[in-house]
Amino acid sequence: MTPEKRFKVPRRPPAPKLSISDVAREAGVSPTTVSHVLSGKRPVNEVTAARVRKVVDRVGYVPASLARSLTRGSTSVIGLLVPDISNTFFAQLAKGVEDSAHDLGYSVILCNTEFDSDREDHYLNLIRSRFIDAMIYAAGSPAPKPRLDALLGHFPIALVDEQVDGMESALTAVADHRAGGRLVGKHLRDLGHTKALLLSGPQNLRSASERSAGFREAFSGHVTEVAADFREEAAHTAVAGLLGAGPPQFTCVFAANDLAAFGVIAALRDAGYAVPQDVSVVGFDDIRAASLVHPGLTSVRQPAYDIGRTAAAQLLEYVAAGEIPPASKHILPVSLVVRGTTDKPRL
Amino acid sequence: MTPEKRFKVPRRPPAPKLSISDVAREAGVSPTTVSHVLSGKRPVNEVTAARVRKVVDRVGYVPASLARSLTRGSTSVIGLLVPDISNTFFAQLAKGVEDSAHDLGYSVILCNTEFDSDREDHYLNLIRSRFIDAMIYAAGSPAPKPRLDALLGHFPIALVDEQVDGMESALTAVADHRAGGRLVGKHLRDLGHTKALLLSGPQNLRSASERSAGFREAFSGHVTEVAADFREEAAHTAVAGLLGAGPPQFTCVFAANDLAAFGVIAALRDAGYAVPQDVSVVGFDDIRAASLVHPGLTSVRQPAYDIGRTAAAQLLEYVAAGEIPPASKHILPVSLVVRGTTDKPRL
DNA sequence: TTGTAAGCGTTATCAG
DNA sequence: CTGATAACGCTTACAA
Repeated sequence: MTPEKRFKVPRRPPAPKLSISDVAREAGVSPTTVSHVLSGKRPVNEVTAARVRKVVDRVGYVPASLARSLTRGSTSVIGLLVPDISNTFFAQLAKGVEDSAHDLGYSVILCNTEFDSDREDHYLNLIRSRFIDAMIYAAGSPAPKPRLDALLGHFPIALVDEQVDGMESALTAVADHRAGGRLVGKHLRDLGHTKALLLSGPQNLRSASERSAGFREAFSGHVTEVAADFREEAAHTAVAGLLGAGPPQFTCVFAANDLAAFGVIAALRDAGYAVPQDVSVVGFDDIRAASLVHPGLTSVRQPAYDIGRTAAAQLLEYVAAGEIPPASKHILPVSLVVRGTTDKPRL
Repeated sequence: MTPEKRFKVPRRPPAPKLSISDVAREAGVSPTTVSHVLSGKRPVNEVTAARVRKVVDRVGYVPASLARSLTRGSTSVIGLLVPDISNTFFAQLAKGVEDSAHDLGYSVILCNTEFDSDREDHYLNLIRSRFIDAMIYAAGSPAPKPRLDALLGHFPIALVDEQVDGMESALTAVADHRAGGRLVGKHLRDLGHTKALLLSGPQNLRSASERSAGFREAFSGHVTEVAADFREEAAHTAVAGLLGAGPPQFTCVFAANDLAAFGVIAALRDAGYAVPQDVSVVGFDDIRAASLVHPGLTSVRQPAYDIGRTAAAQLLEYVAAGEIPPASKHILPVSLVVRGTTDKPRL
């Protein structure tokens, strides 16, 4: 819209850094009084207070949070450690954490580890350097974490998403994977299926084994179990192998997660089977693609945001009180989203 | 595997907080010497140094970064401000930022704004409180930001993803949206298409208007342009409307982004048209769903990770040197990912 | 109601 | 090669 480039506006010189004493001098009071006007921790004469506030506004004074933290002994910063922030699940979880933290006056340091233990150690050192007040830890695997374990009784930590062996005494927030498995089992059973393929995920992950267990609890028919991992290709390969051996011995598939489910669907399509007419397919996670494909993928929605939000809210409650959180386990509800990939078995 | 729950291991009492003077006393030297052994900023007798290091290791001393920051006047923390971290694009961008920052010894504070200006102000105050050394700012809209603008000459800021009106003098890293549009235009033209529907995104976004402009540059045929936004439903509605008015006046569609493209595909399917046989469809972003659907969605991949990584690397170079970054614009390359939704027009 | 002074844990300056 | 001392900017006894 502008016909020509505006001339470069000369910038004001960088505002000189102001300290509490500058404000005090300007207002004709002591730094103590300024501090108290700002914090409200002791009564100040209304007239004096007004004068101080006026100066504060005029010069645009903002207390240096570092100095404050140094005296208080805490920073109002928490760490959020995740294996991969670009993974939608962790990104949603991060949003939940950030929301809670922001509401309670905390900032969040993002610690992305890529499953690299050096990097993880680096971030755990933020604790030792007293730069953070608490840590939310998404392990990504149940492998014991000695470094973390050593902190457990001394430092506020919340475990999210995946439980860690030997750390049962931590504040924990996880999805109800078992209930999710049950929902799927019941849904398929109710549709009339009696022969299922259970494409289970990495069984060292408690989340994955819980899903499988829940499914078996609720699905009363015959279950063929094949282990795979969470990747599309692995699922594709596994199912292609089964189909190559002859007509399928199942009318429905519960895949370890949505990605695997997409691999299953592709394998079925490649082999000439229609979904859901010939085979019903269910995933887990309810990633966005589940609702974008046609037919939509029936899946179990994980409360990633709620996990983050709950964990942070719980954890910070204790932090604010100066306590180490006691053992507690928050199991958040999941829900089944029924879409087009599941239907009655063909007679 | 364990037959019964292990007995609760009694936790060691919380390690008493150690200061540099504790270490100094223990090692029989002055705090100054300990500081120098650790920083290497001045030569220390090798014997003394060894003794100090031994004490440091034994008691597990880690310097308090707050106190250090207070004297240095900088924190080695940067802010990353995004409208929505649960959006895959910003999550990938965040990963790039975190990677760069980590490599260069910085930590990242996650500032999620939800487009809320109070929240944005809150995070911009981290700057005023001298808690962060620099800021990476993903605006999400080109609306002028007075608060931000005032900082531009004084404080290291990088603008990413979307340019902001009036802030041309900032360090900027964006995707080459125009080239992306051109790639799409050329691809469809090369396939033989001569009548296109351009479903353009919010035209106040420079990214969206650049995509449209690039497309028009490269696609030589007739273009019908309809404005929509980035949501699936809006695209669905817009295309459904056009199709309801009679047979389509186009053989291909360039949607504002992948989400819109999915809306387009659904609308075409609902109206009985096949993709790509009757109409070719192209999106923008290359979200994961693009590769999961069948047929796969042809799309333009945005280098979200690289944008974050580049912006952070550039910005921190100046921060480390104690300088304000000069105006510079980094335009990162995009690429066309051809999948199943594009084909020759039917004769 | 207000102020003085000590202290938080470092690092930089200046002496020795 | 090493150490005392004064900052950094705030909070909080303790005093008045």
